[in-house]
Amino acid sequence: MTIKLYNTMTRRMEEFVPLREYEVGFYVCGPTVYDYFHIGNARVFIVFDVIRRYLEYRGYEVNYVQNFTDIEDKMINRAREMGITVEELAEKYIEAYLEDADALGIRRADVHPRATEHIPEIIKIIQKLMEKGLAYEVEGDVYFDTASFPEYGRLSYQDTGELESGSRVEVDERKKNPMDFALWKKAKEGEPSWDSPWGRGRPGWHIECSAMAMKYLGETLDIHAGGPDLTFPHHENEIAQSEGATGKRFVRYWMHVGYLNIDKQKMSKSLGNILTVREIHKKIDPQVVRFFMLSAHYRSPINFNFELLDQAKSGLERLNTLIYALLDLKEKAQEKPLEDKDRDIMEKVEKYRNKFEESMDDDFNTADALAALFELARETNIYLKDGMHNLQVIEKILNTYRELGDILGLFTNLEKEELDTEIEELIQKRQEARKAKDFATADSIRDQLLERGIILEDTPQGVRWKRKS
RNA sequence: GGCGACAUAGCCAAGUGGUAAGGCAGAGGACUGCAAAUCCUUUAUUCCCCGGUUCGAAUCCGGGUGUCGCCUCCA
Repeated sequence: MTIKLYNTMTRRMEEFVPLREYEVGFYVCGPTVYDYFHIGNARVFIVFDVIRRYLEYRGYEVNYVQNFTDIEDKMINRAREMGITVEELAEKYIEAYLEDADALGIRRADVHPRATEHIPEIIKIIQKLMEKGLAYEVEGDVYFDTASFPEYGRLSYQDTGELESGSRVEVDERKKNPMDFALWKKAKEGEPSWDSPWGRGRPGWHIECSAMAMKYLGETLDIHAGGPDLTFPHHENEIAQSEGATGKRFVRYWMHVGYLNIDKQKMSKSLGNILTVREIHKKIDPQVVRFFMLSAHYRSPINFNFELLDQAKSGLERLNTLIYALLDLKEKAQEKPLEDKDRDIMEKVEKYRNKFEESMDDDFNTADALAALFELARETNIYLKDGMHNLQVIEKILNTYRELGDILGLFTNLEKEELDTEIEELIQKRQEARKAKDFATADSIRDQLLERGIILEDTPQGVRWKRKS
């Protein structure tokens, strides 16, 4: 009954045991807010949103923190290009992030800290590193001294010696070691800057996450997560800074998502194939995007294109159709004693709920968990085939889909809605025409409704409608 | 050069020692006035290739091949 997850640090599956029994400190590296976020970011945010929800379902109190990087080279450059301040740029894209994330059903974090609001905390850590001799200053820049932190490279299994030879980066001669990274950067003309013991400047990228994570979650986090390319150097550097400063273990479990490629190609600026979720939402229901992301294991690399999204859409529709049917039948079902077939399906509901949980317990295998929902769908459809249904059963099935769907962030927007009276009348008219065997009229009304986005289904329990998606 | 991931049907994708989930698409059938939805049947004697271990391997080991990635402040 315990959750197992893959820890990047140990490269093993491990039982999840948080530091405090029922609480989980969970930090996810958030976006640098210099543009709309892309579909690869979306995968990361969706995956960890689901993991967060599952941990809550499992009874943990999750403290979920996701930062906004609002000061960084990319921010500065972009702001300059757009002719606005870095602050204005951040405001614009933080707002855009929240809109796009909301649309994808990504719940807001408990805290969304911003780097620029944590400068004192950042400086404090750097000071501590200086005191301990783990950092050094050169002309207003402060670097972390990787040579004095023997653990460096443990997360990414990199040998520092080998890294040097493979590095194609121009070596900054002022650094003691090519691997050393900036904790504090001296301000250049026209850049946002803050006062510090080393003069005016701004924080390096890595230090902000350490500062914010520890501020909100304490010196040891349970889970620290992010995109695949953050493992090195970002997370490696975070460990060095944090553990260097506190002398304590920084993170118990490191989690990283697999890559998302577009048409089997890496998404990159140079290829010009970066797809923002904002762009995708113009064509595709965000729920479909979500379903698509969850249909593969989070650590597998996945390929993205619109054809695959279409496949996902059809699959999701199958489940959605069932839920529409259940909502409709709930109104028609009766309160009555349970019969054998009722008990039978209720047992199956439990069986598939268990299967769902087992899959999720096993390193959050959402693809497998979805299979349980599909299998339950088939059983349910068989149950629904004939007769008048038992209200208790319909409610149990519906609640199960709601509850498990809520973990995945699916089926959340499916509600029984009232139709326009005009459409109601059309449906009524068609029913009369059918009764009178005037099928020409009936079919023409059906076509008419289809054009208005209403799909009709004639079932033994009467006519049912759903919206075309 | 160092580190790593992946390769399962037409497509997507679970499965890490016990005889191939699930979804999409296709075909046939049932239901229907016709549809839609749904159900049933069907689609991998086989999991990139070659060896090996084992009573038994998609799963473990060795060697290939292919694709992709990190080692650059790209999630």
